[in-house]
Amino acid sequence: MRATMKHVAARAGVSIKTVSNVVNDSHRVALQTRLRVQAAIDELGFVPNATARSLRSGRSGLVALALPELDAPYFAELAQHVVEAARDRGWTVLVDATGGHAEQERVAASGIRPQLIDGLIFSPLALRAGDLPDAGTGPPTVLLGERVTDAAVDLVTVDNHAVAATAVEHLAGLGRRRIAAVGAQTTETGVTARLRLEGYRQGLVRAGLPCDEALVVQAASWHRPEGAAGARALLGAVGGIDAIVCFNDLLALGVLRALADAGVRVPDDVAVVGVDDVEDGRYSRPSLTTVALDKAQIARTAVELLAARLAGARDAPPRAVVAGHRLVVRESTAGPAGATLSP
Amino acid sequence: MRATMKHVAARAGVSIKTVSNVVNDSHRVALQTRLRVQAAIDELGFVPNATARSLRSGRSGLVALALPELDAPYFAELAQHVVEAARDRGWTVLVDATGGHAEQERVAASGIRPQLIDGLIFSPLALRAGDLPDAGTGPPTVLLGERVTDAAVDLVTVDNHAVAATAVEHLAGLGRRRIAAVGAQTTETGVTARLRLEGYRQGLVRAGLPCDEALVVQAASWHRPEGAAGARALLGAVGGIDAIVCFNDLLALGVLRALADAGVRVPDDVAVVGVDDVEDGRYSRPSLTTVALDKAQIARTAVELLAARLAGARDAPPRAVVAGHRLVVRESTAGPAGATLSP
DNA sequence: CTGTTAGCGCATTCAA
DNA sequence: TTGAATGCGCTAACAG
Repeated sequence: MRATMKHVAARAGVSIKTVSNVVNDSHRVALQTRLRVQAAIDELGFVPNATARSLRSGRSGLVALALPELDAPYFAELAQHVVEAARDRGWTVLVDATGGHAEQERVAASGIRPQLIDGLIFSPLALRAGDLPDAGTGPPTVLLGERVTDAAVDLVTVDNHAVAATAVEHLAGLGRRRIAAVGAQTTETGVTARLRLEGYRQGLVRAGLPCDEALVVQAASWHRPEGAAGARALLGAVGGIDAIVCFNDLLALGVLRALADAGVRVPDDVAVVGVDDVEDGRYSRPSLTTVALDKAQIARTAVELLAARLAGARDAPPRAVVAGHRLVVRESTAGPAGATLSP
Repeated sequence: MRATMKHVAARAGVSIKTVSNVVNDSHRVALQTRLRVQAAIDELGFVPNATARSLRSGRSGLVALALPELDAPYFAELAQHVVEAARDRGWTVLVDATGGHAEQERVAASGIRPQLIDGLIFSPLALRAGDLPDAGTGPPTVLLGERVTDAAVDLVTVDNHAVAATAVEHLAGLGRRRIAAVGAQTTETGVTARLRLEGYRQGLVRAGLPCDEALVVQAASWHRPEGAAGARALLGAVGGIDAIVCFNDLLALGVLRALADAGVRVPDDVAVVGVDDVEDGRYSRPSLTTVALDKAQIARTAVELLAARLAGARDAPPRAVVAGHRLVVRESTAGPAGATLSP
């Protein structure tokens, strides 16, 4: 049987409240008493019960992180950053991998373990406006990605339009003329995909290049196999492309592999750019030029927004923060074949 | 203000107990009553408070997963599997990234959010025997990795000795004679590293090859940069190696990159094998031969062991399960340069 | 500075 | 089958 405050109080000959004060460092407790209580705590091996504390105080110190998947490098790195940022605030992270399925996302959004978590950091894939419960119902929520809802929730996003345009601009600047795109999505819910596609198109326009719809390849999900398939499709159906913009690094890594299998040289024949800057791309062959998203900033900001909302204004106007991005040039567009690593 | 059972009871004109019965499907409740209560629940949007339920029942439905890091592919994939296996049991996973630091691991081991989690799945890196609290103190625990403690906890492991020996055997079978190893660790706590090193040596002996200590390279941590550094060290200091066994895939991916940079052809000049079978290795160039660990089985088993312990015998004798491994041959040791993907 | 008294929301005794 | 009372372990008021 676990020791409770009652036991400690009895042992130390004080009241239960005094024990509480010692444990929580609240109020000033006389040194004498404090020492006696501390001794009792140590002897009994008392540890405060987080559940009871949570029930009483209304705070659990738990934040949920709902992501499509943990094993995609981008989300894995993001999760790592969130866990670290949360730890700095004394929070523990509860993770939910939704698989990007609308149903699971709905469950996540309406509050994992109701009333247990203090807040939710949520990166939806399939959810649309209206699918999120009203701000009043669930716990305070910070959305990662696009504003898929009109609910009054905080948001951390990146300028996906500019991200894709940056990639195109870079390629055009290198003299590439036939720039394909891999990762478009037809689904209504692929908001990020849509924005990156628009950015790609605008990049072409700005560079004075034509938009050839035949150069745009769909990818139902943004993983390596789809990237490889996309590259094969481009090689089979279209002639003479000299660059590919991939809507994330995983797609790009699949593209690199398929191009190599087909005997296409990168960057000599075709240049490739990704988005995200996951570690794999720094060690691939060739290493991958990418538009890096500031994952640490995204994570930190999400935690900060949540903290602010918990600290005070529950119904302050929602805030939206745009995290940074920057082009990282590596071998897949520019570097010499045997360049050293750019870590 | 959130609706509670009291509100629902008042609204439905029944007692709290009846509401509880309806919510938990316990006891038989008259259909009439059930419908009335259900209606009240829906109208008020009542959701049972997980914290209160947990305090009362002693069960939270939360299991903690403590890993060194979430952003290494092996752990990311493992975490994904654990989250899925836990979901199948109705559990939610709370993650802790310890960074492999002894202090943080000690915190994790002694129970994240004391009394809040029902169990712990723990993959220690730096912890040694005795660092784990007694079985009685913390929550039921399943250890992933080696038995670093004499505490009576369940264990899921792999035969690391055989894993490394398998890799060597494969290389020797291909006629490789000078087989190096990357990933040895001097630290007392690197139990996995020690076992794989022993397996490597035994593999050499069995193949009738000499053990040359100059061919063994240390790696403080098992990530790509250390792998690349290891390969450079081997190329610089030692001549004429024709194969490298890496103690995990991340090291191997670093090795592949460094070899390419040095103009060494894989597998023609040097063959490379890893351990884990993470997805990156299936798309690297060349694709990576590896000793695949059954991560899904590891995760599933861990969750099952925990479930068994929670279900009944808290002090049943601890069980140890050895998860499977198998050699997956790809281009880095055998395949032709332009082989198709082996997914 | 410390003790007493109430709950937090739920599930579980007991009665009825 | 349902209702009333009790307590899980803790903290927030208020007293003292």
